[in-house]
Amino acid sequence: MAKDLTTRKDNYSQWYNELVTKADLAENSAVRGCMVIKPYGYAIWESMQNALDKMFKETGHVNAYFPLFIPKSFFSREASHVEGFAKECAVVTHYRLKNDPEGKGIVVDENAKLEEELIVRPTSETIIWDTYRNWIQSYRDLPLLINQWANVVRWEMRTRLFLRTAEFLWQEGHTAHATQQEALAEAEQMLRVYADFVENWMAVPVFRGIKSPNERFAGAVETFCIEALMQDGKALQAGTSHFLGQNFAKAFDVKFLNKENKLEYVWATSWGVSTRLMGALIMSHSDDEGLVLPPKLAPIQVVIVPIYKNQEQFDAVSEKALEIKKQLQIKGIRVKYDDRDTQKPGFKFNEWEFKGVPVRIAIGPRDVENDTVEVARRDTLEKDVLHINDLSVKIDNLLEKIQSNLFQKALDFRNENTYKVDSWDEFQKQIEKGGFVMAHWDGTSETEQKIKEETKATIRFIPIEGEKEHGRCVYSGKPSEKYVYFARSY
RNA sequence: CGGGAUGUAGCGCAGCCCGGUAGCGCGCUUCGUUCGGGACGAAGAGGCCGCAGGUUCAAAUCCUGUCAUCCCGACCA
Repeated sequence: MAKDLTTRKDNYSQWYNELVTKADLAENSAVRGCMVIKPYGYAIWESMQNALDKMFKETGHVNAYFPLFIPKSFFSREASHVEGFAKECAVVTHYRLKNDPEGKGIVVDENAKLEEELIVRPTSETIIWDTYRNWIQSYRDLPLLINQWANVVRWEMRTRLFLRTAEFLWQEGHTAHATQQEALAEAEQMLRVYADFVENWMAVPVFRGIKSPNERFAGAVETFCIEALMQDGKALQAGTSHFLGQNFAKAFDVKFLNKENKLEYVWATSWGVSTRLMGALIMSHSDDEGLVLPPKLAPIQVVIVPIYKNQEQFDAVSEKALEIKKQLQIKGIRVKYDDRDTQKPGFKFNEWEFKGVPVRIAIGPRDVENDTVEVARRDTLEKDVLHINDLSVKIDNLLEKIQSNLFQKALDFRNENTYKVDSWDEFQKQIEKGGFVMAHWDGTSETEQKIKEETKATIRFIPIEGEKEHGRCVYSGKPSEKYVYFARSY
């Protein structure tokens, strides 16, 4: 087997290459850390969008769109918010270019300086709450349940493809409520929606929890999160849902008259997931043969590869293949018939494996004769010869099986890599091995900070429910009431 | 912004120490033979050696500067 490993730097970069390329326009730092999403990668994102969007709508949300540019002054209205984002904002200062008088190409026209600079949104709380002020007067205007699909820019010091790019695609939900209780319920509901999506569509198991104050969103009262474990033992924050209290309502003066005719500040939530989820997908399931996509999100669920030596055989095989394709499509399965005559079957097998297509059907002259097909599954790489009777039902079942197998595999991996420790010594050893480490924590930021400094591990989340278990902080020895989950993370 | 490494064909790299006008693998093009797991042979196409300056008869190679990328830190809903 002449497997070409020479064009492969490492697995991740090769897997990524099927989906994205790094933006390589950089003559300076302007496009640093941006990515070009290729059609196949974008198709996966669209699958995710569609599934999520449906879930948002089922929970009563609607979509809207707000501006990309945010006046600088908006940011300073909420103190902790500005502090959290100030260091990573792209700022628009001018609105016009001109020809360089010295003939050195195009330069910024200094006369076109903006009175007030515009910030390219790193997140939209400020501009949305500035808008909400005008939309909300009465309790009858509430709740306001809005989601936005958008791109945002965060000028990170260090970028990483998918996981931390300077520009990324995401959705951000921003809701306004009459009561604290209702807003909290909303934040918790959206966390459940995220967990549902990531587990049932992406086949990636997640823990649900709340963030420690250190890791909390800038401007939030409480941050709920889902955390996944990647195959290399690092944790990844896959989605967050924030209870914002009345912080933004106060900052943007959003009040409403309640039923008792009293003026009150509105309660808020925001929640988001991003193209980072594609990173989570890749890093959870992929293997040495390339990507492995869960059937529910795979742009192509089944690929049919014909095998033939001459035109006559091709015609016979094609007839069969197209028949099967039609059958599968009636079942609602996304099928591609790869009838390219420019590539050989072996090449196609490898190519589709690399792209992570869950099921491959190969049909050759032998199969035409026997009314059979060869069915290969991507997750286990097993091959089987099946009779074409009820093939669409068999394939449909197989897709479901692959979906649940991927989840189970990932869940087993996470369970095998989640440990409970009760001493500092154990903690340090276990963190080195990767995975989640459950330990008692005294609840102080100082301890969390020290643990981070000494082990690079952070508190990924504090479990929401779960019985109280009295113990002693693994670092300080002070009393603790709950195990919290530590890990090294992306 | 600190420490380290790198920048040569679409991709992955060698060449640099010791200066003499650029090479390998994959991919690409054509023809032939192949086609049930990345085919083989033959013939081809493709390079401001990141950018700018310096040293030299001569620079991918030496020197200076600069830009960018990657890794480790710092930073990071």
